[in-house]
Amino acid sequence: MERPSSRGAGKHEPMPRHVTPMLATLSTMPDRQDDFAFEYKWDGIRAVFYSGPEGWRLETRNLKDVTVAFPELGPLHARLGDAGAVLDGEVVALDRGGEPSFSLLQHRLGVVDGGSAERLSRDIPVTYMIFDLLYRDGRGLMELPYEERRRFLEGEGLAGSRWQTPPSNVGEGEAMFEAARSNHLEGVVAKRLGSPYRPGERTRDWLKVKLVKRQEFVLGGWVPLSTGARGLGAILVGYYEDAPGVSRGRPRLVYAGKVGTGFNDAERARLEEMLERIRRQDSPFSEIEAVKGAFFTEPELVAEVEFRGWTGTHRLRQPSYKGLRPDKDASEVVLEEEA
DNA sequence: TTCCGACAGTGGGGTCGCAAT
DNA sequence: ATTGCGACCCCACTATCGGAA
Repeated sequence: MERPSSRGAGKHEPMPRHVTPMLATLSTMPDRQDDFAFEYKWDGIRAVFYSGPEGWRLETRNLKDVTVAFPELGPLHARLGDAGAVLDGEVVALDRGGEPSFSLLQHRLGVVDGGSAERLSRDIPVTYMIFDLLYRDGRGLMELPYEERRRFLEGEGLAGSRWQTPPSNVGEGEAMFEAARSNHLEGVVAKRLGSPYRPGERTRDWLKVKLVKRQEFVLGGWVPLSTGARGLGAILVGYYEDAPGVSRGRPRLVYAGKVGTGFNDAERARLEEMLERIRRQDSPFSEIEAVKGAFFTEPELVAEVEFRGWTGTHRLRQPSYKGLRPDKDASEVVLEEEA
């Protein structure tokens, strides 16, 4: 097995105590795909794994120690040995269908402040998806180009029941993206060949290309800015759905969540003015929503919204406003089919 | 001069624990 | 017992400002 330390008698560097992960810039698919290696983007928690003679540690993007929440990664320390290693990757929780589920993973984090890790680790299995090797056997690797770090990482042969080294393919962006779509992953990350690991930086050497959903929603109200200042902070949106049971012909407006980004100050003011004109007392949504501080409106306006999926409680995940759709009739806004 | 990248600040959805109600 | 809040996690986006081009 090839190890970084096998490259001659390098001087010994101490293992870094903390590494703030390198970040990716949101992008569309890069034009020159041959300049990049493509990996899957995992919907989980970014985590750096430190392994040394004293034991192991797992830290989040903000250097928070989450070791106690993921006891099943202990054997990875044994697997790496005492020589010292720093890995970068993503902790992912898999649902019953074997697909990554961020909402499941969220339950695990509560363990950090003192909870039952044992019960949770049985109920919600996680896998550490390892995609970079930053330090090994007394040698820092962050200055090395991507391909070399990747070669060393693959040389470690890290594939177990609780950790994996997912694939990296040079120049296969579109194929990877379509594979991500069919496997219900978040998208892909393009990593520029030849680029070093720049801790804490968000550059265009790493590009995340995400699968997005986009459709129209009916505006049914808004909430003001939370900062006390007057002004619209977010809009409440929903869609029409036939009422269950025999009482057909009377669609109900199903609440889908709030959208609080995507508009600039001018659009923010314009929306507030338009909504103020059609204000009404009661909620137009079928369920009584406990949205505190909300103003409600007649369900007349239609907005285009981009989002990344639905949460466990059927709310829009990561929604952003793309503009009004005056050409659309609010009463015709229904949930669109999954792609 | 203009443009771009980093940063702060706004917003979304969620979990948990704990203090205030 | 319930509610609200902060601290975490994932994030999208706008506004601003200083340095690079």
